[in-house]
Amino acid sequence: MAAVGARPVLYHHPAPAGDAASMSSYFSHGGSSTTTSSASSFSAALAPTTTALAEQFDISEFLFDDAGVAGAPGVFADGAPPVVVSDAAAAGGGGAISAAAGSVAAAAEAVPERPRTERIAFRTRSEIEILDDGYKWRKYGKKSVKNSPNPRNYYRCSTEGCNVKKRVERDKDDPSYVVTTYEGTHNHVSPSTVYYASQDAASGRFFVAGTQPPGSLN
DNA sequence: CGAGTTTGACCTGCGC
DNA sequence: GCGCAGGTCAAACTCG
Repeated sequence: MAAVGARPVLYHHPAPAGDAASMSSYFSHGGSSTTTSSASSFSAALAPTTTALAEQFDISEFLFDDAGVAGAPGVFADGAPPVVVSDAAAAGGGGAISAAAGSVAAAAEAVPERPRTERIAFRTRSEIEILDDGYKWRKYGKKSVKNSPNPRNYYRCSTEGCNVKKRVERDKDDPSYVVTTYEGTHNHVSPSTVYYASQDAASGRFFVAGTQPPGSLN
């Protein structure tokens, strides 16, 4: 797994209060290499769309990309944390990412490789649990987890042939935060309107670059 | 009636 | 081997 340097850069522009539909969010693919799908799956999975939740959408912490590394929060396969640029996070709960990166990277080196399942988790401040990322999810399970008063919900992408899963649970320390974990890579573009979707030539995967027409980003 | 949700049961991995 | 906890299945149910 070489050249994993593609680090996703996430820009988040909070919507004006009461006007969620005007929110624009886009993701840029922070590198030329897509030999690993971490960045592309991240982009495809997380593009928030224009729904009522937008004003609450606040990506504050990137927890981990599994990448076959158990217990290595907040890091991609190369040990570099994703770059999160969020206007809202700047005013809110961001900042834990870079602090965690160093120790995490060290931990990653010590863990032997195992078959990777692309997993990516992040914490958002949201009143609702189901962040509309543009994909259609079907709930298939709910489970109470130990050491947490909040149940964990299990969702699968309902698009035929796509077996991406996500887990959603409220942060046990701060219920105002929702921890979402995506697992797998979508093999299709978002069912919602996608204005800039690209397909990686090497992997064939799609990743969403934006969900708003270019003119609306201003 | 079809799609999605709920929820108890079942399966599996892991630590002791 | 056993028990626990997390993850998944599937039948019943709800809703549009």
